[in-house]
Amino acid sequence: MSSRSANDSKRRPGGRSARVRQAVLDAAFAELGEKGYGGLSIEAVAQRSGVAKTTVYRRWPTRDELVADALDSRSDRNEPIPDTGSLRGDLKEFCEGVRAKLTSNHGKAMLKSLVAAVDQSPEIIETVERFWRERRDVGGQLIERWIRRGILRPETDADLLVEVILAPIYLRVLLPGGPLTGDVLTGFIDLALDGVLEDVTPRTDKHRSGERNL
Amino acid sequence: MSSRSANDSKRRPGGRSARVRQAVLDAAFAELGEKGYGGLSIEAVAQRSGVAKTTVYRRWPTRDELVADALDSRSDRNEPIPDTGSLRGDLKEFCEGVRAKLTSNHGKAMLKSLVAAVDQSPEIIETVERFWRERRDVGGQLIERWIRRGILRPETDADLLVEVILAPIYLRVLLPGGPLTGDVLTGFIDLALDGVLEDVTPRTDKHRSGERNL
Amino acid sequence: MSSRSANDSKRRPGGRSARVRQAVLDAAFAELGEKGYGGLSIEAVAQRSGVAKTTVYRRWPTRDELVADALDSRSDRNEPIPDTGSLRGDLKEFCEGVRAKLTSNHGKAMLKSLVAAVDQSPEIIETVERFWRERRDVGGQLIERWIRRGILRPETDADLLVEVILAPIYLRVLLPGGPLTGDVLTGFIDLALDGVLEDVTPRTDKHRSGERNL
Amino acid sequence: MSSRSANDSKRRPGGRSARVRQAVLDAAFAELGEKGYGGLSIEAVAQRSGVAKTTVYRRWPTRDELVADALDSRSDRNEPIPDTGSLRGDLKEFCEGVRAKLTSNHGKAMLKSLVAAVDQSPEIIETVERFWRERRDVGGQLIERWIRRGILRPETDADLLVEVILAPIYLRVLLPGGPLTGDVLTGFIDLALDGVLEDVTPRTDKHRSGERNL
DNA sequence: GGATAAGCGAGACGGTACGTCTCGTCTTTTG
DNA sequence: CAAAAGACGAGACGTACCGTCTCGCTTATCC
Repeated sequence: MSSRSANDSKRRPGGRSARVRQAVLDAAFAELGEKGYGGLSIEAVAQRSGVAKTTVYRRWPTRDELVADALDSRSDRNEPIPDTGSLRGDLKEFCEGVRAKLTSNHGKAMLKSLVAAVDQSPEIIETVERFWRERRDVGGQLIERWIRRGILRPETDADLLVEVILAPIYLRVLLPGGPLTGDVLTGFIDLALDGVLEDVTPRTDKHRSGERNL
Repeated sequence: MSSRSANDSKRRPGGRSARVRQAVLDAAFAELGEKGYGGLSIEAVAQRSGVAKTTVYRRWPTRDELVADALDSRSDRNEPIPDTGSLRGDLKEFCEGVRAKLTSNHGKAMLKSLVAAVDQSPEIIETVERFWRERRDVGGQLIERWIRRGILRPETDADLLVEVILAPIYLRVLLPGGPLTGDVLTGFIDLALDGVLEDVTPRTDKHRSGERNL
Repeated sequence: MSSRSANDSKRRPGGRSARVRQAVLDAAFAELGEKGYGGLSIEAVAQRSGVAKTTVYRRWPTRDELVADALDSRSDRNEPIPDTGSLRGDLKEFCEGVRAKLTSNHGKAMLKSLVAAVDQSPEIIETVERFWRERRDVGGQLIERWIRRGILRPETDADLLVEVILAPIYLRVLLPGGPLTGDVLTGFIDLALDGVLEDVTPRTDKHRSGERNL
Repeated sequence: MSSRSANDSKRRPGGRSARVRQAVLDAAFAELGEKGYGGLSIEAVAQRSGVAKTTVYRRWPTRDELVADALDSRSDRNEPIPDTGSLRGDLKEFCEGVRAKLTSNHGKAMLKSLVAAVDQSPEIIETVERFWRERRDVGGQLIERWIRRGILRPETDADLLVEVILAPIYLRVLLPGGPLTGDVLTGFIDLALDGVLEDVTPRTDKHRSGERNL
């Protein structure tokens, strides 16, 4: 994995290069967690990893590439898709997983790093997109399953649904917007599933609000 | 109001102090727009505003206070509440306004600044909360109106609804998540209003999913 | 003295600036003596003088300016003109003085520094020329005196004479050319004073060597 | 001869080793001419000669050895001894030759290299001495000839005379001391040949200055 | 209406980190 | 097995800002 890494398949998997590479990524990841993106200095990473500064620069010409690589080397792949037996239960578990990750020390640092670093380098953007795509894949499969079971309407836009449910969670991590209790998560889920309109209008009217001023 | 500013109501509104203050805030705001939060240097602000560096430090001991003050001095207050005659129209207009602000150069810089600066200083948190509260107030009043008109269910949580609709917009500004076209905004609104469940379950079952596995 | 120094007459003669300046020049001079021109690093000078590297750079933008200033701040001015009562005695004393200076640790380092640095910066050239001029002035006055006393021919070119006598001394310091004993110095002086031709030709023939193949 | 070179007579005169050796020396010599001793970097030499840096280091452990070898490989041997028919003419031609060499790009770089490198390694000292010895040999033979012809006094110290005449030339190359025109050279020669004393004292008094205060 | 205290400009200072350069060593691959 | 290729540790380079400080000068307020 980490298929974009600077010097993959260098010479030998266990050679000096590989050891150096791992030491630097570990140090960078740790520094990210402690100081955040803005506080990460190449100098500190080099020192922490016991590697010469020039070596860091040789492999990762910019800070962003290092950050992207460090985050990437730690990203969970193959996350399991919740299967609790109920739609709300699955979504709740999905959200809980996201919350757990994001509110951790590293998760928060990572998210903030991405925000700070985005639109600075394509590497970071790539990382963000992969990061985002993974969530959407898990959520998407989950939703597909409930569409097939007839609980969700067939025309449901899975990506949109995932986005609407997850966005408030992400945002509350990024900006001080109140705690992320289980109830709050349930609130997001219910709102997305049920909507808030008075239940008097046939679905077919949805986009023609007509005289009822929807 | 800027009620927190270091030396408000110093001597005279048109005195040297006031002029200096304004020049610095203008410069800081401009720099924020051009370089973003991470790229804002006190040195540059001082030079751009034609003010001695020491003067900046005297009034704004930390960079965050300066940023908060600069953002604050430009924030729109008294935003009008949309009134188009339809709920979806009002929400669309509301979202369009938010989008317009956030996707502007300054808006984006400002949002990123806030994210970067949060949990560093109480001043910033205060600014974020005021910033957020204003949106919620406008959205809240808008929603209250449509509850009173019987279009939205009385128990609707206005803050929650606003959060669910706006969060994806904010997030797409912060992370590279696709364009913010009018259709996308409509998608967010519709999902929040209508939900995505097959319309077969009475509302009262909402929290007891029962055998239908909602 | 040191009339070209970066920031003369800064604020106060005993202020922090002056102290810093002196500390740096002392350190630079010492480093020059120990490591020579090529081995002098700004970093080392800064550390040795207990001054921040940036401060050194602020006052002496280039290494050469620092070197020139350091050498300059130590150069003896107002050297006494020997007066032993005899021409050869005066010249011997003059040469002994030059030798003593040049063969000292610092003298040698300084001379080599000048050679290495010359044709790199005008500052250094200026220093070399002042350095050289001082010698020529002393020697020149000495020689003038003996011209007036009728021992040296009136048309004697003082500068030329000084150059011919001193050059071998300088060169033996710069290149490994044998020891500089008192006898060697006397040899240079005698040769310059007496010449080596068979003493059969009238002076007036000097530049018309004629049939005698001079 | 280059008898000191690291790996002389390695494989075969035309083998890879020899080709590499020559390429490196050529490149080093060229770099010396262009950048001078101080500006010569092993890295540049390696690149210029199309050879791996490690190869250079293997054969010439220090920069000085490389420089010495490069200079040595180009030094003129078997310089002709001038024979113009007059002493002054011979010396003039001799001096012109020296001047021509030293004021050339390579000559100057070489001389400065020697000064800079001396007392760093025995190899360099050896080179300097050979370099110096060659001059003295040529000058010495020239002078011997004119002693035999009765123009110069028999007790003339040839080495001393050569040194006194050449030293100012060398020095003017090393330090900014004015141009080296033909007249200046003639001045050095005349002074050394004729001396500058009023011509009233018998040679035998030379070292007993007596009442006339020589 | 002239002292007087503040705010201000100017800029030196000790620091930290930057990203680059060259050094000389060491390891790994190639011919 | 030696040359080639190039990663590595080391450390100086010169720059940019940081936040602190001292110093005179200019204000505008208060006596």
